[in-house]
Amino acid sequence: MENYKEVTIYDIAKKLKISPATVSRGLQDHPLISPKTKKRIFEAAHKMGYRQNHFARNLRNQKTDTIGVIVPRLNSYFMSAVIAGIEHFANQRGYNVIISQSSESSSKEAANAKILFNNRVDGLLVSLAYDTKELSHFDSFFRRNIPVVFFDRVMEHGSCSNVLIDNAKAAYEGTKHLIEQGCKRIVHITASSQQNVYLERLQGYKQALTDHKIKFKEEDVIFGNLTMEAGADAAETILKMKKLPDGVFVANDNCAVGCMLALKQKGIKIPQDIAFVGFNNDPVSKVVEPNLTTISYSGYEIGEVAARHLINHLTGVSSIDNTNTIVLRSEFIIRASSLKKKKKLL
Amino acid sequence: MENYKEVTIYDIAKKLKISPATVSRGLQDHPLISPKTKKRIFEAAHKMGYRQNHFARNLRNQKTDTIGVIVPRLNSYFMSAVIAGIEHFANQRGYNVIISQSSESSSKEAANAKILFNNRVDGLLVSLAYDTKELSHFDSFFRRNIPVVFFDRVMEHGSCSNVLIDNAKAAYEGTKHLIEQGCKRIVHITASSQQNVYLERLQGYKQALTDHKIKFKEEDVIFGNLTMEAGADAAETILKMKKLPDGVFVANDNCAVGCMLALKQKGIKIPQDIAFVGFNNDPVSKVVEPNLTTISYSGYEIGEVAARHLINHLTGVSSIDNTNTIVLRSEFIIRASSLKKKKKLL
DNA sequence: TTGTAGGCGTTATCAT
DNA sequence: ATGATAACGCCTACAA
Repeated sequence: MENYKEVTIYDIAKKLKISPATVSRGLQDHPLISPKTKKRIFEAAHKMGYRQNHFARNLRNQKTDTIGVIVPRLNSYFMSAVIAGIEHFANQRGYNVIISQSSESSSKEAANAKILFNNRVDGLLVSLAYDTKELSHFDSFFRRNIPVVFFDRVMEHGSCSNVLIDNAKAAYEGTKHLIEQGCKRIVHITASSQQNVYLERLQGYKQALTDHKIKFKEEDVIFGNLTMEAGADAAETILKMKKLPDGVFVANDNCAVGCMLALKQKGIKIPQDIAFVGFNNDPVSKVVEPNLTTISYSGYEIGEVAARHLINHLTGVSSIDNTNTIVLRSEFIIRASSLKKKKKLL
Repeated sequence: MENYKEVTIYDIAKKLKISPATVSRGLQDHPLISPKTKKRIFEAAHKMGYRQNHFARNLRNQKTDTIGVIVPRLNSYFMSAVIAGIEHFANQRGYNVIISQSSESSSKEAANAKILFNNRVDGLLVSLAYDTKELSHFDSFFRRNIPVVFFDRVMEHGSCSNVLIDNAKAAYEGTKHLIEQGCKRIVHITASSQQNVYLERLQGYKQALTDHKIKFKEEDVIFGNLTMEAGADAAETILKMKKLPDGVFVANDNCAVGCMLALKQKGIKIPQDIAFVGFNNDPVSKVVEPNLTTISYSGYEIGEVAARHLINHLTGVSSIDNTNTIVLRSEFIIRASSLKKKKKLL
């Protein structure tokens, strides 16, 4: 048992006194092989414990039926759902999935890309790290025409597709809601990052202010890394302001929660003194008190759509152009943290 | 550019007018190749855009330098940390990592195991799904002596190592703490699962009761799937009890939080009416009010230790027996949710 | 309907 | 110090 010898199609062939080619074809359910022979082959294969050698097969076929995934972090419900969505679609279409995390670091992202490249993935699904500013670490893919699809945290690139939501619109809606609740001065907390998601959320926030005759001020935007700790830091910044804002729109729920907790500890009343809107519909938004108003979008759907787009491209099924932006819908969820006007709290 | 041709060692050899064997050796930094030749080879390889073909290499070498990981879910801080720990150690030792999630389903776990097996991983790291009751889906690994290391959610098996914490002791400590705070009747909420982690936590809970002359009662254990929703369900169950308990020990933080929120909504005061202790030190434990007392253990460390153990085994470095249980330490973190006696709240 | 044979890119053994 | 060559296991064009 120590030296387990792998069974090959040659072994099966010998046993069955037929040629390896027939075995190979039989195993692939080739139409020209007689049903009887096929049956014998399958039975022998099963009995002998045969397993296909992926390496030999991939070496021969020059493809792997595997897609690579790079995400910033694997620690959120959102990402878990994205990956479930990817796996679901990919597996159903006969593809394997290799997952890796960049830990929000552009260099780790590049390292992962290289590993996946060397593993000869047929295509790549990527959500970019905080500090990724350009896409040159994917050049090896572009050069070889290996399709790359970005999702959520995306970047424009001639030969790639993007799957995402309308962040500007969602942010606009969140900010507008705060204004409608009576907020006169709204602070925005976001990432010090050039990622589309943050730029667009900022832009939607600005637009909502402008459209409602509120002057946008640079100093009302607080930058950080959007962790809970960053939220607490932002609370410090807010408390030092000459005049306190009466609304805060945060680019993610975690950070919003961190900020809310820190402010509450200083005696600020939410939403009476300061109303909050977050982003992502993270489970924590239903734990914090008051519950956090937020923007919800389906990770599962993003994952599924991104995988479908990639695989359709791979198999030539797609009737869609190479370059493409797919915008999925998001949903605004109103909870108590933003309801200044007395209504029933949700 | 459409048909990018891969560069092989033959191409390099031809260009340099040397043999492919020399190129292969040069690329591997073989000691017998002259430094000058090596330099020429490396330069040519770089210039020509050579990349090693893993398939050919693996086919030839019969190993992949890759380890597979199967976890129940990728949505917790804990698992993200575990994976970071695994990747850190593995990459440093020249191994790649393939990650997959079972979504708490034993059959998905089996499917993933099969995929990883077919990908010829050199070893496997597994944290078991809720409903996994036996290990026959890893038989193909056992049969071929491919090492499997279980972590956190483990199961005894003759040829595997386990990396985990002392769950019984941690649960004992949590329960004892509640008793010391004056709790006379403590409910335990846990998973309806045969996993060691839950059995041992239950056992630690029982032992603490017994040691403090509190009679254990079957009906004080509530089973569920440990989600937030399950916590809310458990709250229902608790509220229906003839006499309310004054303490609850929950096998994970998420579920504890769900339970706390539901009870609070019904007017129960925490910790005055019912004190809470959770498990895992999930970030949410610091969001819920009052903050949740919990047991903390390092996912990063578990990942690192598990990976080290596996890879040492793989490379023959290990002086440790085949079968082995590695117990890491955990830490009890006291927060307001369990402090019935007046002290400063943490 | 089945068989023969060459090649996918590497590495290791043996020879030089 | 370097070269020739066989082998890893599979697939497929071509032959029968």
